[in-house]
Amino acid sequence: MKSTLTINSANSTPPSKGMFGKLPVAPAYRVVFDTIEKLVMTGKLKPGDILPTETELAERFDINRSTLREGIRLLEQNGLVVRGAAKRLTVSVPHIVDLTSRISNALILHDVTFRELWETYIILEPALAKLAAENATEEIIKKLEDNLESMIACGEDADCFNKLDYEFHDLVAEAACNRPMLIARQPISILMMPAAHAILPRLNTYDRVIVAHRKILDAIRAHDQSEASEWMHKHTTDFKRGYESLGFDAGEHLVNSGFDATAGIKPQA
Amino acid sequence: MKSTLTINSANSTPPSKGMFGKLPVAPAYRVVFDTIEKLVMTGKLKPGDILPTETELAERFDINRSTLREGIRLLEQNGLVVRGAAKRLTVSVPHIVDLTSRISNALILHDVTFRELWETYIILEPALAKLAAENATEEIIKKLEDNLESMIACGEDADCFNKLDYEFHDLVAEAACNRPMLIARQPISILMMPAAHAILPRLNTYDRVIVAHRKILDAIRAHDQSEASEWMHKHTTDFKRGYESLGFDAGEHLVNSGFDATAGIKPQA
DNA sequence: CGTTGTACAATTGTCGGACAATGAATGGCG
DNA sequence: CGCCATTCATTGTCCGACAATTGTACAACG
Repeated sequence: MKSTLTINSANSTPPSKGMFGKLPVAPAYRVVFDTIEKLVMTGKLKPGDILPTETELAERFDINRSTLREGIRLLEQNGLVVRGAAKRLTVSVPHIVDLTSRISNALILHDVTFRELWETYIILEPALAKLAAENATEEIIKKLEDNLESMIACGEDADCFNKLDYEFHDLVAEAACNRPMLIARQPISILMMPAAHAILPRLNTYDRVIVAHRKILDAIRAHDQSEASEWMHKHTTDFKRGYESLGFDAGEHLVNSGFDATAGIKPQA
Repeated sequence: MKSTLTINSANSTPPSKGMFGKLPVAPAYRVVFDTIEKLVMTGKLKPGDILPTETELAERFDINRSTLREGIRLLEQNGLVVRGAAKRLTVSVPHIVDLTSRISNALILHDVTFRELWETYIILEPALAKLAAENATEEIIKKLEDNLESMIACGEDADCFNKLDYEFHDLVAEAACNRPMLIARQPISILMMPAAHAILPRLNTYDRVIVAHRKILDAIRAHDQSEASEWMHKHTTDFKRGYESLGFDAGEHLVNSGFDATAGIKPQA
């Protein structure tokens, strides 16, 4: 009765050659994952719902607890379940930060080039600024103002400046109230951060950055979409010029560029 | 000797109260994941490398095979390892399709609105068309031409038409040679597919679509970036008008919209 | 020589049972 | 009523085991 799970019924004739593309013989732990994932995706399990205990789940699926656990790990890594305060498994929605850091990792492993990052960044940032001018709430405008003030205050402190610059652009993106674009932007932002850290201090662009940020903030506050977009465009191309003027090659792969591309990822270990 | 893993050395004095915010006592299987992930990310393990067998890995980490397996599942779900033909674990790079379907899932669970999808789509598509005009290879231009011909040939067959329309935009995106943008676009495209399927047949826009596709293709072939971008912009806004003219509300959440948003995801089960 | 078939070894997927540690619940005590 | 100890449930981990599958080595065959 310990038959290593028989999903597909009797295939006496083994498909010997290609053209028979690996028919789906799913291990039990994968079936567990697929099943519960489907339950979540179809809304039969809603975020916040508490799953039964491992022993009970294993009993219901009629598999061993060890096997079930392997399935749970898949769900966990997908962000579909988390261990709630009470250690019980709780249905959840994947947090964006998990997604974005994984996208970053994938891009690194795929040897993404700076050219690609730039092309994307220069599209997304003005678009997000435009949306921010349309959708920004008072609350986030306040945060942007605070950020600008802090940036002026931190003077020549490069670390402080970089951190606030990063935060400013993050806030603008958040202000846009568009999650697909937010998710698209975040990995780019993460991957370019080391570059920004290397470049900004070497250029005397502190003033230019602050002016640009102020213009962008003003435009957002005034709900002037095209102004916000244009200034963000100027701002990013400014940055790109600085990058190129220091002799970096945009065609280079991240891993070869001398920046530690893995430095920024995994903000929450 | 069966001490439930002691990552953090001797804490004889248990931090009884708050202010010591739960120091990271990671379960062993998570440590396995983190360790191997780091090895891959830092290049010490390269894609294609074959990992030792489970028993050997378990011995090296000095943990039980069951525990190790749970760690393996995390890696597997992350796309960092796959079971190669020989069943041995092989280091790999996460495939974009895995990423994009997870992003789609996440967006669905986050109740993304059509407004957000539209805003993003209308930004990305023209930008990708522009890049395609810059970077498209002869090979992919050929594919686009084939696609256009097929579309003309399939006449009033709505299913055929939709499929080819989807494929056309996919090809344009691929022609752009920009993976970050490709990854950003794919989930949007997947999530909007059901809408497209519902809308296109109800509008007599077959001709308009074909004209637009031809203009875009011509522009790409001629490396005319602004023309490609502009026609793609017209094309997408055209689609949006059709969408709105049928009385759909862009502010609606996907799950409430009547489209089966989960239909398109998981292309490879 | 290449192909086919077979026996053997290695490896994975699965199982059952077990226990320490940890947090939750409960009930007694001041 | 609030605080503390005990009980209990649950997870993380371990051990040992086995069927099924697959790789490999080698023999038989054309």
